[in-house]
Amino acid sequence: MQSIEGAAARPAAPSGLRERKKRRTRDTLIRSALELFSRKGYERTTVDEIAEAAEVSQRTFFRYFANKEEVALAIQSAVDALFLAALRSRPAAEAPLPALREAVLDTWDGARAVIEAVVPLELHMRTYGLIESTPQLLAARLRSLSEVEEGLALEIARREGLDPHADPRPHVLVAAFGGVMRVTTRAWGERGEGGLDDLRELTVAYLDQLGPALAENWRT
Amino acid sequence: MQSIEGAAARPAAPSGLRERKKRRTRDTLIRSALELFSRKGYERTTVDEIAEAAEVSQRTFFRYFANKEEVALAIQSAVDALFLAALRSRPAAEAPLPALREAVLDTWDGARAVIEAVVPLELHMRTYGLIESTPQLLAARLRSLSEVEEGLALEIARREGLDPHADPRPHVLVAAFGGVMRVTTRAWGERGEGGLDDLRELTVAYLDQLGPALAENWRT
DNA sequence: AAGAATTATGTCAGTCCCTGACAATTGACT
DNA sequence: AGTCAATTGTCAGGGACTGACATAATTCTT
Repeated sequence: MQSIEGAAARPAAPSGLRERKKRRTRDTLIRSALELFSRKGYERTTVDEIAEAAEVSQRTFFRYFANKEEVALAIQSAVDALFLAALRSRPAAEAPLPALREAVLDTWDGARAVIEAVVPLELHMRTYGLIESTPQLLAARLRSLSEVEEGLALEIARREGLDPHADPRPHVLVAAFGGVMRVTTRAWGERGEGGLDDLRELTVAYLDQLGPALAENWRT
Repeated sequence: MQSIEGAAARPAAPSGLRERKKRRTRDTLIRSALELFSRKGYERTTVDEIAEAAEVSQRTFFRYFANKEEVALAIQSAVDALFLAALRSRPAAEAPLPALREAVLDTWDGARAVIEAVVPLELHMRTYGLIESTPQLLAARLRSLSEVEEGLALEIARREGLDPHADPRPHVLVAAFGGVMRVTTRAWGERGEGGLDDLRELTVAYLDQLGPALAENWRT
């Protein structure tokens, strides 16, 4: 095994037997892990248990995932990749903020399929709360998001024909946008688990508050 | 030892010999740790080495810090506490965004003293790059920042007489603001280590880009 | 279709982070 | 001085991870 594709980039499938098997193992590991996490909590689940549930050795687990956090966040990372792809396919004429906004909404629409290819939707939904309530996972998730944001900033800069090193606006915009998205998903998670449709709605509502929140006077 | 005060809340000093000794031990651990991290890198430094450098047992180290990350971020947490305090002492009449803006600037001004009470300023400065280049530390730092942001949001809500659970603006504003601050300190760190004055300058510059970055049209 | 070359997996040993339990020491208080 | 409480050290152990090497499974070659 020279390189296992991150959850992020899943190539079109060169699909020999070998590749199919690896994918199956990987998906099984994710499913086993999420089920155990959901049942016993993240910290009280050991990697040995996950490996055993997926019928591989602990060593193999670590060949698929760099650490315990990575398996917990695997699906999230796949959705992140979707988001980045969505932004790349927004029309070039669109202004930066609208492009980001529409890209997230596109993502929520397309996420279902990506998720259900690996785990039951409901199991994935439960991981949002798990992440939020597990310090180590939240930390890993935030770091992962900061990488996504870097990618978004570069893409925005490219769209606008700017040098992201010279003009701070791409990074500033994406940082503000990313902050609002985090707050949105957190609020959504706290509202006791609505579906992807509710998330979509909240996203719109929160993004619409960005302008007003920056305004000088909040008493309107 | 019933409770060690987090770096955050450092009480006025009831100062018996016992308290003074604890403080000295804590500061020594921080200094030893940062020196080792700076010299050998975070991951290649073991807790045993830190403990030995500070002349305490490994077990004692873990009574002062919940984990290795915490000692690396101890000073940052102290500065965070300064920030929160700075916001609380902004005049009530000030609008939310200006209050946050002035609070950071006040913080950068007052930080020097807090830092130098524990470690040489230059040693602290080097930790910014360390955090940025150490995945585990960056993750922990981002998580820590998200807690700070929650505190800021609650304070903004209080100032404005709002229920933060009902009105999303406090959280949205703080998330956007926090995002920009992260980008700012990162850019500052990458510009090969200027001083606190440069950081202050960059803060102003980046915050001033927030409005323009959200604008529809970037071509002005 | 059989063997050679790759690649994936398992086993083992070891390091490091972190924790609970208990004993020993040290400062506080009368 | 003597008691009480808080701090520290020692020890044993669990769990995340890694490097090294052997084994087994695919793929490639002829």
